[in-house]
Amino acid sequence: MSRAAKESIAGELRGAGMKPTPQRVAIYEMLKGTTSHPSVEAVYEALRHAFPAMSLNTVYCTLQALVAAGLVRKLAMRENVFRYDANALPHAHFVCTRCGRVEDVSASVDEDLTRIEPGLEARIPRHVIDYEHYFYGYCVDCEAKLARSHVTDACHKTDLKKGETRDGRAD
Amino acid sequence: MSRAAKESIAGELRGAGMKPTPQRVAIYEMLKGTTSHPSVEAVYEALRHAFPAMSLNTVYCTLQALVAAGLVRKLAMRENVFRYDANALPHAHFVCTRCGRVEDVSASVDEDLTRIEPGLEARIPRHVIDYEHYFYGYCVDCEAKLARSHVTDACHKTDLKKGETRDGRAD
DNA sequence: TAGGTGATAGTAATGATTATTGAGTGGTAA
DNA sequence: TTACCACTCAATAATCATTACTATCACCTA
Repeated sequence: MSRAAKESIAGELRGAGMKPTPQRVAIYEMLKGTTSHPSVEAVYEALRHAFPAMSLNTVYCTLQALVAAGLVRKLAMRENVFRYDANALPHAHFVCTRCGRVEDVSASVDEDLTRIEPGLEARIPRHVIDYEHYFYGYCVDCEAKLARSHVTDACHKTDLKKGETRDGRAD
Repeated sequence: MSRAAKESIAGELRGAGMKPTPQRVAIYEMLKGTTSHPSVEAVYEALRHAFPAMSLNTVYCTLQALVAAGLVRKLAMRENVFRYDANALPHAHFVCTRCGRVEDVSASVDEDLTRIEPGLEARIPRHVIDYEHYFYGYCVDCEAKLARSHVTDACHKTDLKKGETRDGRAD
C-alpha cells in the first residue's frame, strides 16, 4: 500500500483519538484490504511476518480499540470466534453454516434493509444505535457437499471426526 | 406445567427424532416458558433444583441436539456466550450493549422483515436457509446510566480506576 | 435374559478472550 | 538536559465457555 494510503489510515486513527502506531496502522490497513472478515487469530497470522514481535494480545487490544472508536465492526455469528470488519456501516452478511465463510451480500440488499430500518426502529421502543443482519446457508463450495450431510447429535458426532472432518475451513 | 403440556413437549421431541428424556423435556420446556433467551449456564442453573444430578454437559448436548433438530435457535451476539431461544422461527432481537439483555422486538417488525426477505434472498446468490436480525442499543434500564459512560480502551481501563486520569478527555 | 443403541454424568482438555504487570516511547515543562 | 506523565506494547497468567472423552446407565427388542 502506498505511503499516502498509509498516511490516510493514520489520519483516520488520529481522528478517532487513537495514536497511529505501526501495529495499529497495519491491523486497520489489513482489515480494510480484505473481504474475508478475519478473526483475531487470522489478523495475527497475516501480520506475523511483518511484525514478528507483535503479540496476539496487541491484536486483541487494537481490535477492541478500533471497535470502540467506531472504525471497525465486531461480527458475532454461530461460531465461537468473533470476526472483524473494517466496514463500520451496518450491512448484511451471508454466513456459510458449513465452512464458516462470511461474505458481504450485494449492496442492493443493504439498501433495501436500510430503507425499511427507520420504520422498524420507530416500533422498537428502545434507543437503537446499531443493527446487524445475518443470512445463513451454504456457500457455493459447500452446496455440493450438502447431499450427504445429516442431522446428528453433536455429542456423538464421532463418525465425523476421523475421515469426514466437517472441513472447517474459514478461508 | 400440566401433564398434557409436558406430553406435548415430549411429542415435539419425538417428532424431531429425539428421545424425550426427562432432562430434555425439562430443558425444552424451560426454554419455551421464558422470554429471557438464556445461556447454557442459565438453563443449567434454572434446572439445578429439579435435576440435581444433571451435568452441565447434558445441557450443552441437549441444546445442541435441539438446535440440530430445528426446535431451538442459537443466538450469537457480541458477548462471548451463546443464548438459546425456543422460538425457532427467524425473528429479530434487540440486544442491550450495556447489560446484555436480549429481547424480542415487536411482531410487526418481524412481519416487515419477513415481507422483504424473499426479495433479499433472491439477490443473494446462495442457498439461504435461515436469517437473523439484531438491533443493538440501550434498554430502558440502562438508558439512564448512559450519561456517564465513555469509551475506553479495554486493555488499559485498570489505570483509570484509581487515578481517574482520563476524566476531561473526550476520547 | 442378553445385546444393542443412545443418553447422561463426570471430568479432562481445548481454545478464545481478558487481566496483569513491567518495560518502552514520545511529549512536555521546569 | 532531566524529570515526569500518559500512553502503548509484549509477555504471561488467569479465566471461562465450550468441546471431547469415557464409563455408566436406561430403554428397547429379540
